[in-house]
Amino acid sequence: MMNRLGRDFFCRPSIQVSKDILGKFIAVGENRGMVVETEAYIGPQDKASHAFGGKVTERNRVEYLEGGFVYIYLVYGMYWQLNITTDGKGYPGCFLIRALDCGGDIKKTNGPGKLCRHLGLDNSFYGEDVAESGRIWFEDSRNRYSIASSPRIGIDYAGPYWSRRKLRFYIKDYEKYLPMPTS
DNA sequence: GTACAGATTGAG
DNA sequence: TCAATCTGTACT
Repeated sequence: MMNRLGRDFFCRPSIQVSKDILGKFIAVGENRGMVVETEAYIGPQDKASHAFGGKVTERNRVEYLEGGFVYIYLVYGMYWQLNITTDGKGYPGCFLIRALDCGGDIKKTNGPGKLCRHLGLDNSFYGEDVAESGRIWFEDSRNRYSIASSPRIGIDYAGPYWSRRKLRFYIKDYEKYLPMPTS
């Protein structure tokens, strides 16, 4: 019996949502996966966020919607990155989904670009409402896991404070499958 | 208009 | 170590 996560779950601060979504499930069509790694992008003050300084572009405009909308974009010209908006309308918070456990080979879904490829996610999902959509949503779970945190990946350009802040969250049991900071 | 870096990945 | 290859930004 599925219990879909609704609007209220996502309309909270991104750090909170990034942690609470761990161990819960994403559904895309027939595919299911447990969320095991996320990163929070907390808002206009976050130098690593596309919305730093309140910037609005054609790409990031959906970030300013209330929580629960898909913000998906292309990096390096090749890989899609799946984010879900958080917070209230007008405040550009979101979280990035970096790894899933889909029950098969974890190596196929242990990166933000990989999991989008596995689930067939692309720009056609841009702006989709995960609280209402018939093709992408999240399901609740009572499972409880031990959560760990680290600096976010690939954002060294954000300066010492924002690149070091521990805004990446993951289920500790999956640590061995996930990239770890070099130092 | 040009140049270049980026929330990555897999091959060499 | 490096290239694939699209978007946004900072220039000319």
